[in-house]
Amino acid sequence: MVGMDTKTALLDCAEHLARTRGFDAFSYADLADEFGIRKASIHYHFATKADLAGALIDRYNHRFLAQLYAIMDTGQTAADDLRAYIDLYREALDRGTRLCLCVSFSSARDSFDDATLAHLNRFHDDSVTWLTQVFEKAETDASVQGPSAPAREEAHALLALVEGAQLSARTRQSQDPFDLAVSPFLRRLSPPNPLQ
Amino acid sequence: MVGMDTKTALLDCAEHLARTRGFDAFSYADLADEFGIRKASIHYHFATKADLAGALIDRYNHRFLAQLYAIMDTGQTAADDLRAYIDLYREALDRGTRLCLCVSFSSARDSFDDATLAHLNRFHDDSVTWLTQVFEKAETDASVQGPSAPAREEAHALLALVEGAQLSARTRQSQDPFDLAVSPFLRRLSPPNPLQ
DNA sequence: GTCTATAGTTTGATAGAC
DNA sequence: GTCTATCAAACTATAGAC
Repeated sequence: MVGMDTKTALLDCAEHLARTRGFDAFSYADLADEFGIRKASIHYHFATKADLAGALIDRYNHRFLAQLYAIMDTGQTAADDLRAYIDLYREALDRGTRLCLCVSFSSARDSFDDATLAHLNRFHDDSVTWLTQVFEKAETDASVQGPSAPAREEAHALLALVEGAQLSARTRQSQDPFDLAVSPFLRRLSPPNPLQ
Repeated sequence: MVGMDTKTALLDCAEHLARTRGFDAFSYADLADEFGIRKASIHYHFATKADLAGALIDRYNHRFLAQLYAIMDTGQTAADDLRAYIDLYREALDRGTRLCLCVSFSSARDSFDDATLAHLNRFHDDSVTWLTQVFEKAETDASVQGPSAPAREEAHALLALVEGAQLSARTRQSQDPFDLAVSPFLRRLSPPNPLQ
């Protein structure tokens, strides 16, 4: 693509570093080396590291929320939606080598200014809202078995489960802890329609 | 207590900083200020920051494992054990102001040397082992309801749940996300014996 | 928009007096 | 065991040439 601007490419590179090493664990010097540019040039695009943090999480919010509502539009049952949701976190984990940006930023929350923290909070709010809607759908289509708690509680529980599962898997540098951790929840889901 | 040595008191202070700010987010200068001592004096007790990290997680391992097996000796049912386990994480959260050291260290894993990472892995192994034993007990005393997965899967799931719930609550600086997230699991537990 | 050069802090760590 | 003094390295950020 012709118009792939430097700023966007820098964001991609910085996101990779934040998710593999952590936001505090890479410097402008690291980003400059990785990208093949000089430190000072990064400051042209993102005046401060706080600006970079804000741009990263803001872009992530929009991208992730779009994925969530794309799932909702495609999925047939609540179980389908939840399988796709868990798979987003599974893919983001990349065999235990990285975290999703949300878990990465949650871990490093003390480094951020208020604007970035507001973005992070909005991510959590939006996720809980989406999950609550899906669990409410589950109450009508009965595609999620098991002793059911209120949709809002189930939403918080699943969010905590996938984030904690990512943290465990990343610690062990392996996909296995993630798959083991989400397995009991997946057992509660009706199988996908084979005719679909 | 007369013999409360400086080294132990320093560990307490460093643990507090690691759990409220993160291990990378405090320096020897911060620790010196907080403790009321000079930077150089800390190096006398812990030559490098890596030594401090190792001492922190090692002490935490022993303390936490002792608490787990104390729970096992006291609890009547598997449900009692699991309630006490969740309460350990709930108390450690301190209304959203801090993480347990394990979640804090998992978040910052890239900063540690191999020895410290080995301690961190041992913590996870020991936790999963203990939880697996409790879920196996649940298969016989039937104090945990719901669609049950193999004990090892349930163990990984609950570990991920409490760690993820802590991360959410810490992000929001509130106890509520934790309580909401663990609520569906607590609903599966038989109530404690009121005659106990 | 990217560069060289550098300012000004802070970091973890050490030497040596007391 | 704690102190003062200092180190080299890394950090974020800025100034100014091209």
